[in-house]
Amino acid sequence: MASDFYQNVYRLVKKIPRGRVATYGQIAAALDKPRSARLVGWALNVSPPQIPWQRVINREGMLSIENRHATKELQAQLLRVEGIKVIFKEGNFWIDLKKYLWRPSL
DNA sequence: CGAATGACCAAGC
DNA sequence: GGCTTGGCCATTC
Repeated sequence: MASDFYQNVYRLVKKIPRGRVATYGQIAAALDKPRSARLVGWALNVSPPQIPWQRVINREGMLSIENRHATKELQAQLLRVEGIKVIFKEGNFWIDLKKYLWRPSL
């Protein structure tokens, strides 16, 4: 069942500007639950359409997705369309967080 | 209802 | 300084 936490996740993810990315822990912290980064991932896993889930990545700037609804390749492709430079290394896709990380405070 | 799981993170070795 | 281990907490079995 989708709790308010989920709705907050979706609302916040929608605020991520085009061409920027955020981390799971960052989203969780912004929702006042810094220990619930995994739940953010779970929320995105069952996210409705029109949610820019591809802009949420892990702390290291790596795309660690591998499920049915979405693949790393798809995410990398979507991010490239937004103008983000995605690097393929060691079987995974990486992003320069220093350059593309979104800061909610701004 | 107890135990396992996961689109994560931080600390420890 | 790179790899392993535990802790998170809602969801699933």
